[in-house]
Amino acid sequence: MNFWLMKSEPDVFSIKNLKAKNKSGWDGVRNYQARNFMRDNMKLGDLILFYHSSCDNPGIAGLAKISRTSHPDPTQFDKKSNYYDPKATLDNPRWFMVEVEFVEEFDQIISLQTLKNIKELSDLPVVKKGSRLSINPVKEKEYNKILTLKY
DNA sequence: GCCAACGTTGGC
DNA sequence: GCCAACGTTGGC
Repeated sequence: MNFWLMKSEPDVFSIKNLKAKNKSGWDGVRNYQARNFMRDNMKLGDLILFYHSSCDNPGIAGLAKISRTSHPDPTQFDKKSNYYDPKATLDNPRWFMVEVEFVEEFDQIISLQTLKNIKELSDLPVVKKGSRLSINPVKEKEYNKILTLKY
């Protein structure tokens, strides 16, 4: 069992959107490091901290879990998609995604500022300046610490 | 809107 | 393989 933090802009896809759909493909990731985590390291049932980024109140908004492991991201083949990649082919896909399932929406977002104030979370990439990677592994200790911050 | 901190691209 | 230019992310 692994633990992850996945960022999403709530204007594009929020924890409420996931709650409404129950399950959703995590498409549109176009960064090799993040892709590799999805393709090589994510296992069925892994737990995800759902992080809201680029918004008024950035922070962890809830929990999800992996409900389907790596498969090609169909948006790379779709010319009408913002995520279209002309270098990707059906025979040799470049981008992969997982499917995530809703677990929980927190009553209140655990804000980035709150996370920054916890000494045990100082290694979390998201609290560091200039951290842009949208998918990050989280240690079990960190995950458990974060759950204690729920209201 | 600003800007620091990256990641990617492409000429050489 | 180097590196300048460019594009993107994301907090503020």
